[in-house]
Amino acid sequence: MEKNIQEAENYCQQNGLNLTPVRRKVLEILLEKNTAIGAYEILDLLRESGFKNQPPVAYRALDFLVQNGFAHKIEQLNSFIGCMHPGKDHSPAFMICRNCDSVSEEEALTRNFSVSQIASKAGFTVEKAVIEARGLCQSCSDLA
Amino acid sequence: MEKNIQEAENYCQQNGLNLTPVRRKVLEILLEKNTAIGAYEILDLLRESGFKNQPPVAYRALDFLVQNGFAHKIEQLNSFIGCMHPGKDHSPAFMICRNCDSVSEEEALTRNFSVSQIASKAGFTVEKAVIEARGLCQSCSDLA
DNA sequence: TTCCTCCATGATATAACATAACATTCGCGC
DNA sequence: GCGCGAATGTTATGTTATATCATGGAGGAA
Ligand SMILES: [Zn+2]
Ligand SMILES: [Zn+2]
Ligand SMILES: [Zn+2]
Ligand SMILES: [Zn+2]
Repeated sequence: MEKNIQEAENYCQQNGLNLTPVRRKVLEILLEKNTAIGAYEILDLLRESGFKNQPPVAYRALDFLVQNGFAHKIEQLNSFIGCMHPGKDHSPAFMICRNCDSVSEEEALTRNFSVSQIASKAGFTVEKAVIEARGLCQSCSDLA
Repeated sequence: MEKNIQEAENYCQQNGLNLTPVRRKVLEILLEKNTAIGAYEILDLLRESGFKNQPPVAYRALDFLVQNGFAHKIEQLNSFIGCMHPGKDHSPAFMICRNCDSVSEEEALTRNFSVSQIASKAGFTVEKAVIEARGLCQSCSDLA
């Protein structure tokens, strides 16, 4: 965990990014759990640590972390989870347990994979899968 | 479209479900577009048609439709889209165009597939993919 | 009929999630 | 010192979703 933070520091230094105290703190918060955390819960934890606690504080830090590959948003939960693939344009698959709320990130290599494969490798039983791709449809591609 | 509604009526009748006026109207609204629609936009359209327009009106109807396979929620957009696989426990994959906002539903047979396969079959260029599975993790399965 | 239960809807309020907009601060190169 | 850009401070508001209790109406049992 402390090692992860250190890696994040290094990555930022090497890439002209600024892991400011509040951003670092949010990253620590996210890495401390294996469950997803909502922005307002993060805000509470920030306040406890003496940071300001207006919503933009959390959302700005989260934007930074998500942008730079230190965190992901879990759309189904409106929550966030730590990651450690900085800068990587990866397409992860998340396994969200309905019983213990744990969220595990599995790598979906090169966007070519099957959910069931990934899940079974992780020992996860899928009850419902959300797959949403963003991009360009046929006709919009043709126009370009 | 009118045919879809008719099928929905039939399915409901055969399964003891009640496609009430407001539920039917919401389904019509969803089926009229090939883009996802937010609950509050639906609410506006309901009001224009003389229905009540407090949030629970839309959310209740949407819950019914989603529960019974007449609609899906698009998590990335906090919006809803019509479907016509009533009762089917299917695992669809959605292709969301960032340019024209169209959303197309592709069938992901038996939860065993690859996003890139589905996308290319549909002529869709994937820029980002969200894959979130809900279910039971290894340890929670073991306890059961 | 009367009463009961279930389902759907009505109605009010509030919770939870997220962003807009503008002001301030601070470090850095000129 | 000055101008600039990045980050943060601050206030306000927008957007999405749910909790809760009240009302109504169809259908069955006694
Ligand atoms: Zn990741
Ligand atoms: Zn679990
Ligand atoms: Zn569907
Ligand atoms: Zn398009």
